[in-house]
Formats: sequence, C-alpha cells, structure tokens
Amino acid sequence: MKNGTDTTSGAAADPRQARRAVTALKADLRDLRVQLSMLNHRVGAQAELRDIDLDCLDLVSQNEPVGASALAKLAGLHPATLTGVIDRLERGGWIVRERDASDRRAVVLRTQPERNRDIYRLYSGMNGLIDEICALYTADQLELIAGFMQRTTSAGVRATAQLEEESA
Amino acid sequence: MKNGTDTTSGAAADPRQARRAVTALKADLRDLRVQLSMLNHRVGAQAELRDIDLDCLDLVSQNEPVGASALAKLAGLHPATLTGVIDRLERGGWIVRERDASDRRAVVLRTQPERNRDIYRLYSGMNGLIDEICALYTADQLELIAGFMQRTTSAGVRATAQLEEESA
DNA sequence: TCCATATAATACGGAAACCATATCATATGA
DNA sequence: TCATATGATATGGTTTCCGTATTATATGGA
Repeated sequence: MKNGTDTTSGAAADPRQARRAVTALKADLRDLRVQLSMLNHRVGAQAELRDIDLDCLDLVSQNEPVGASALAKLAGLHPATLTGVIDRLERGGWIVRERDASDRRAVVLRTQPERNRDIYRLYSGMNGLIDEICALYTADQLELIAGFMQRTTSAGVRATAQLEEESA
Repeated sequence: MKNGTDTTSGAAADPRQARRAVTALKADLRDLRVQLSMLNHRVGAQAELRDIDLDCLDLVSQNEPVGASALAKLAGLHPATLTGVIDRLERGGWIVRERDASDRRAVVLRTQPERNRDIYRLYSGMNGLIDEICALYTADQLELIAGFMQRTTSAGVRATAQLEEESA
C-alpha cells in the first residue's frame, strides 16, 4: 500500500493527476452506491421488507426517537405512504410505535434492538469482508477514508435538500 | 489530517485504535449508503422514475449491452417485474430495447446517452459538492479512498451473491 | 430432419403498495 | 372559546409487483 496520510494539505502537485483521481473516484462511488443498494435489496428480501422499508428502518435507528412526519420528510415519502411503511415495520416487530406524551396526535418511533439483530445477522457476510479489507489499511488511513465518507454524507444531505426545494 | 505516525504497512501498531477505526468506518459507510439512497430517491422523483428503475438504469449503463435476464439477475428482480421496469425506462426514453441478432428470443438493452444527461444534470449539485470535498485531498489520498471503495464494491458483489444462494 | 426440452421474454390477473384527498383528534393562538 | 393549523390515519382509484401461463426461439439428441 503506497498512499499514506502524511501530507499536510490538499494542494495538488500535479493537477492532471488530481483531475483523473477525482473522476475515477466519482465512478467508484457510483458503483459502490449501486452495489450497496443491491445488497440491501437481498437483505430486505430475506427479512420480507421492501427496500424503502429497510431505508426507513435505518433512518429510525439513526434518529430515534423520531416522529412519523419527521421521518416522512427525511425519507421523502408521502405521509400516507409512510403510514403503510410503519405498519409493515411494526407488524414485523422491527419498530414500536408509541403515542407522544407531550402531543397526543403525534407518534414516536423506536427500533426493537432485539429484532434488529436479525438484520445485523444478514449483513454479517458483508461485515466480515469489510473487516478483511480494513486489515489492509493502517488506522490513520481508515480514519482518512471515514472522514471522506462523512463529508460525502453531509454533501448528500445538502444535495438532497436542494433537490427537495427545487421540486417544491 | 491527524498524527503522522507510521503509514508504511497495513499492520496496526495499536490494535485498539485499529478496532475503533474499523467500527467507526462501518457506521460511516452505513450512513453514506442511506444518504445516497435518499438522494437517489429525489433524483428519481424528479425524473418520474421509481428507485428501482434508477438502479436498473445504472446497472444497464454499467453493463451495456445487457440482456433482460442478465439484468434481472443483477438486480435480484423477478423477470415479470423487470419487464415492467424496462417498459417504464423505455417509455421515458432512458433506454432502448433491441432484438438480439444472434438469439431472437432475447432482448438487448442500451442507454440513450442523450437522455441520460438529464440524470447527470440532477446529480450536478452533488457532483459539485464532491469536487469541493476532493479538493481537500491529495491525488494519492484520493486514490487510496477510491481503492477502498473498489474493494468494498467487490465485497458487496460477493455478499450479495452469498445471500442470493442462501435463499435459493 | 424431427422432436423433446430448455430458455428468453412477455401476457395475465390477483394481491399489495402508492398517494391524493378526506377525516379525525389534538394543539395553538387570537 | 373558537377558528385554524397540524399529526396521523382511513378511503379509494391507480399503479406496481410477481406467480403462473404463454409464445417464440434455441439446442441437443435420435
């Protein structure tokens, strides 16, 4: 492994190499996105969940406790559609739906940790492979990569919000 | 980035730091996956395509020319479902469906480059933000990150195939 | 060649999901 | 207190999904 984390700034010594690297990385990111969606689809099939249900389940665990309307906004789904998603997730035991004490119209969603271990188990193959990949890198390199992912996620949030308001 | 310690090999100097880094990276990867799915959902909404249609369009452009059954296998979709997906993609002008000259039962799918620029345009916001992020890194670092993504994509292919055969 | 069998894609139809709209319960503020 | 807003769900028409049947073509013997 040649590339390290040793450099101090992002200034490019060779602009041509930099441009090529950026283009290649974007293609790799796109391929990664598609493949992770495919993996997710199979996981969902095993768990008898639609793709969107699994996405919502992820969103709940990232944001719990979360209300239905907040989740609808995060997922970009119509409220009525989200009711159906929640019904399925609740019926399958993946989440619980509670009344909000401070606003009795509202509903609060939480994951069922016990049940969600089943999802984790379906990802265990991928998990092990990622461990093998990570073993090829130093901790510093992994932190560099993770940092890039965090920034890209933030960019995704912003780009999503922008598309959202354009359609509004 | 942080402390410029050894970056000469993949061996971890501090196993504890390495484990923490791997755990954090997995969480970041998961967040990234979800957010990219959300972004994709908005892009699909603008293009009047279902999420799965957009995934299939990506798969076609990655594998074209590709047959319908090959695509069904890649996407993990029932053949009859895929017919519907292809109908929508063709109706929208995203792909063309040709008869295979060497096997007249088969259909060959290709993207319409002209039309697919519309998708590219919907991703332009994200694209620009990624450029900004990449500017923070050296070309060597970007190559390191891209390499990690490639390996992760390969891992995704393997994990997907494994889940596939477990269900069969 | 002829036929049995396999394979690619699509047609069909019932079940499920999606979502615009209406509805009900509750909150908020004039 | 009441008008209005808001959160979630119910309703119903439209679309999608997918198991199965069907059609067209290919392939490998006898």
